[in-house]
Amino acid sequence: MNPTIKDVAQRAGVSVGTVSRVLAKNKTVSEDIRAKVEATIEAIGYRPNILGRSLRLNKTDIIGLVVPDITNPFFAELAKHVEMLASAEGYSVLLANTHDDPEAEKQQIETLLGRLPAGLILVPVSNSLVDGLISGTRTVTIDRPLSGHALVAVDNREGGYLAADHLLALGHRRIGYISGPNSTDVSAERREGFLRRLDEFRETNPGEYVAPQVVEGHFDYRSGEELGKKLLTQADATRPTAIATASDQQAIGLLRAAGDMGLRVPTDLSIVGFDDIPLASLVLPRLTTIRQPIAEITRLALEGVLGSHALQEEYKLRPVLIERGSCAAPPVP
Amino acid sequence: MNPTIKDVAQRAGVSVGTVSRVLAKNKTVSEDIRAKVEATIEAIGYRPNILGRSLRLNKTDIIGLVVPDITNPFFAELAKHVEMLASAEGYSVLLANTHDDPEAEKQQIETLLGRLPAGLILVPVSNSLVDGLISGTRTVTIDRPLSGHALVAVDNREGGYLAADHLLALGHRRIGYISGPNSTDVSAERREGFLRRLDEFRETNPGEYVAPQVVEGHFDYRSGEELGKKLLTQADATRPTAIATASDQQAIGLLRAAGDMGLRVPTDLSIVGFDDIPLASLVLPRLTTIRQPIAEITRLALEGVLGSHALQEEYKLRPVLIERGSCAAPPVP
DNA sequence: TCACAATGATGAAACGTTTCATATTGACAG
DNA sequence: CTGTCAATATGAAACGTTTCATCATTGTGA
Repeated sequence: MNPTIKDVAQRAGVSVGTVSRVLAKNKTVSEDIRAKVEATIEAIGYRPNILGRSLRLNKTDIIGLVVPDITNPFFAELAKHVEMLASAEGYSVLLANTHDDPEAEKQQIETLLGRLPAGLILVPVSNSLVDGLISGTRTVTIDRPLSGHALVAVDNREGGYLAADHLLALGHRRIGYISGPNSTDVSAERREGFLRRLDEFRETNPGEYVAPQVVEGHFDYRSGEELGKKLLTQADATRPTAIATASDQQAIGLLRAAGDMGLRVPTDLSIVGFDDIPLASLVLPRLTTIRQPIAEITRLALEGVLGSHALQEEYKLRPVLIERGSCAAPPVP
Repeated sequence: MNPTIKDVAQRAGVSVGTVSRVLAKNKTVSEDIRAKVEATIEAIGYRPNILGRSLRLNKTDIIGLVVPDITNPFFAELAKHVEMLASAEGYSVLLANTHDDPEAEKQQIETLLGRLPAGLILVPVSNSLVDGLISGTRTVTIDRPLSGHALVAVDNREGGYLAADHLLALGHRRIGYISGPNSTDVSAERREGFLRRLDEFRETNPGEYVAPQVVEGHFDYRSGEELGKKLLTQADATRPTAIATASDQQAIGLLRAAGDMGLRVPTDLSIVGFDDIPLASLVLPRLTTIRQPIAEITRLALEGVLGSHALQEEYKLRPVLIERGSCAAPPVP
């Protein structure tokens, strides 16, 4: 069995309270006793039992991280950042996947809560089932809002707006949009920003406007590929010359679809993604995309969970357009 | 404050011991008391405090998962599977990244161990620092061995062998190999299997043999791209017509490099990857690769950690060649 | 009717901490 | 020499469980 604080006390000839006090650096202990205790701790290799401490203090140094799917590169990146910052502060990260299933999400959050985490970082799937479930645990929400908790997110409208703006500036008029699930706010907001820029354009250029073609699916590769096919199998005259997507994964799926159909990117088709996952700069052509400031998101989230004062209600961080090789002027007809 | 077992006992008019016994399903309690207790539990919304239980039992229902980098799609996939199986059994997963840094690995394992996990699933980076660190915690190692602990891994030699075999069968003779870091066994084994098949070929076909070109780097995209460039910037007569890699990430980087240099895959260059990450079937062309049976790996690992009897020393699972679109016969000169 | 076994409930101890009220010590002022 | 005060150490309680030795209450057979 591991040595306990009692063993240390006994061996050092002091009381357990005293040992506890030398462990808590900032308490007042005489120098010689502190030295002696530290020596015995070293000698018998004592490591405080975290369970005892947690029970006594009624809190742990664990941070719960709930994401829809760790396999999604964006969430993997998020998890990595969270884990890095958390472990630098002496916290550990408990990981849970919801698989976009509200029922599973509820379940996961409940068991996480049962472990009395110091805080919760949550990318919510649904509001209905989780609403009111969390109380007394510092929680910040990423990407999607949950009433009663701070939200840290990229400004999705702005992101969509930037994508549309870029495409219009290049001269595209027939523009497609591959959206995420309509049920999610993230998705709705990105699309909304995108469409808003087009509306603005219509107002200033009444003659040129062509209605965007919007299709809806999931955020994953496969959806991008399928919806891409759908969008692209049209006569040259109506087929979009540019498509914006709600995620890089969709964009990469779309890239594939375009390739399958013999369309060259960016010559025949311009594509702009969303997120800027690591892979975005490694596909062929490199993907022009809307970058989420993920380090900043993580920093804020952890501050909200661990920091001394609560976060403000909502942070909307500015996305930035990363120009790479997947966009060009539309082909001349 | 949350209700405790004491509150339940008091409200139900029984002792805490009794409540505890109804909580432990398999204990003997009279029917009426069980009903009454369960009713009050329901009524006041009691949820057992896991810390109290863990302290008493001196063990938790947490599984530690230590990977080099959760951002690597293979490990993300692994994490997802681990989390799924673990949570089905009522366990939670504590995630730690080592960033391929032995020092960080040691640190991470130590703090994880301090949390008294029920088990540890570990993809080790180094042996030296971690050796002997873990005792008394059920541990299984994935991918790379660690003395004293069970290992579950794909048969890397077999994998390398399969790749070489496939390429040879297609008629390739000038074959390149992009290896992972020489310091890792995984990498060494894959390369070894690959080279072994070539050696065999040389023995049976003495005239035809051309020495393979092997380069070494990391398992990531970037390395694949850089090493790919290095391998491909040669006169047509010596440039490999096929390259096998030690990871799909490398293969995808290589795909990019080839594209940048105007080489078409598979017409001008055949590529075979390793792992079969989700993305492998979504790049253009779809990647022919050596699949790791990741579900099986996870299943075994969890069995080793949670199961009733220890795992045997070492499991080497069979990889399988997944033929897709990145390989073809070599171009006729 | 009585002894005894079987069944089921109880109370207390224990897990390893932290903290708080109390005790001890020494120095110093009066 | 006594009383006070500061500084520091002690002991015990408390956190929420589980378990084990007891104890109480039945039912059974003679």
